[in-house]
Amino acid sequence: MKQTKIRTLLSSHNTGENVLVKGWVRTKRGNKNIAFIALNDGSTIKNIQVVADVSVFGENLLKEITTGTCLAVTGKLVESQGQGQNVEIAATSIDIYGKCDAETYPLQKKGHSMEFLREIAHLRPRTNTFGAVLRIRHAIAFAIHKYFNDKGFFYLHTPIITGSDAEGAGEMFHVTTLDMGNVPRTETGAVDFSIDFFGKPTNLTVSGQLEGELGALALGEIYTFGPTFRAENSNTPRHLAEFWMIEPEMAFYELNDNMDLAEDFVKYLIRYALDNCHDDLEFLNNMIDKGLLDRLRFVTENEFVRMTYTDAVKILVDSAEKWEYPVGWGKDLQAEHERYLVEKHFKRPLILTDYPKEIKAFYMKMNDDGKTVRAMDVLFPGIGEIIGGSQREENYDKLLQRIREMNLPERIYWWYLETRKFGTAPHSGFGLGFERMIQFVTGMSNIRDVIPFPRTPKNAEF
RNA sequence: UCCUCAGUAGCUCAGUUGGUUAGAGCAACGGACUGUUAAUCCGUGGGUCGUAAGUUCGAGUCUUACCUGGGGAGCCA
Repeated sequence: MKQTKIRTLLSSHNTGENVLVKGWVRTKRGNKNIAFIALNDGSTIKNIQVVADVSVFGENLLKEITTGTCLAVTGKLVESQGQGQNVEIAATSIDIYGKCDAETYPLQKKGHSMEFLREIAHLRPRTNTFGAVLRIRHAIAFAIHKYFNDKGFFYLHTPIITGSDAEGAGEMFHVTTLDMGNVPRTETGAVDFSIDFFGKPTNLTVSGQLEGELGALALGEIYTFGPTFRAENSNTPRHLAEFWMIEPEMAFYELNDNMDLAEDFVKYLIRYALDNCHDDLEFLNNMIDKGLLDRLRFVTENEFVRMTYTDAVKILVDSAEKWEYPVGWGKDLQAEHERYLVEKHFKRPLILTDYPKEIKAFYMKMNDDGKTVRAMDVLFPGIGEIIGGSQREENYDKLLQRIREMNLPERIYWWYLETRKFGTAPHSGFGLGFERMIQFVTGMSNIRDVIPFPRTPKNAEF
């Protein structure tokens, strides 16, 4: 007989049908005569109830069925006599694939702390919370590809290993095949990378943007969606050393087009989750974050506020708040400032634009004032900066001037500069932190709990 | 990396001004119960108090260093 997924069975009306399900035991209850086994196969957050007669299966077999045990159950799909579920399986045979020693199995019927579950990341996907998060993570990933594909964007695969530093900022992980116990040296004592695998120093990418621009200046509209690596010693609930990023890059888009796309994109993703992940979101709304569903609906139904950095600074200066960090034009906005604007002043997502050039990356397009650049940051409640983007500087001379002003290694950007020499075009793009998006959609407060196997300082166990 | 809080049973925690035999709830295990819903009820076992040093007659409790984790900050997505 062919296996049926529990998700399918729970919405089935074909009672009387013989079915086969396979999954893991969540709980077992019962008495001398009858056992109730809640079985979950990961297809949905809901379990199917398997009803087993002790007289048919014997106490010995049922004794072996404990929380975590993997089973194959055949039986008849019947209307449930009890409350809490419409259908259940009256078991006719039960095969145990894998027993699960109840004394040492770390997952119990009751809830666990997120901190404890991180220590057993190999088993935590079996919990309701992580099952829900991982299904939603999948759904959003799928929605990202669907959104861009439907709009005619092309998925561009930018390299993971790179010889350039995309923004001149941020520590990078080195990639090498040199013998770390016996590092070759040049005559001057420097590491001799000429005999390394690539013949030069290489790193794991911190962003696919620069290569993404090359794609946009040929294919029109592209996006990247891949892992990104930052060797920063960041210990916060919003940072990972390995995270996934989506970076659309569009020829002929100016900053307003870029903002329109960013807003439409994130609203699409949230709406997709609301439309396709109802059971999981409802669980998270009940167990993790009571305001989750209301917040998701609010974001999809309301326009994001758009305002310049300069106007935002005015609001902050005029407010009665006491700041730990001073506010003033030219200073970068601190977390407390962003939080005030998003959560107290506007109470909705906010897009800030036209930041001072000094606090932004070299590739952003200079405004006519010569002081600000065409940057945009999308700020979300609870998350902070979820998107950072800009219109790119398409003028060769201005771009070169910025590289020199910021003392960046001009030589390694030769191919990037050539795009401005050969048929340059106005273009824009942005980066969305995938895990931060999942945090917002799931209500999970720590980014380590929205990726299966988080990579953070001192943690690469699984 | 900085600030701050924490680390005691499988899990979540309590443990008094330092005091002699370390506590609870849940889980597990044994039993009871004719359909349960995180079942319920009765009972049982379970501890190198994060690691190392120090102070003291005596340290879970005080001191120092280190390790690990949470929260906040910085960096950013």
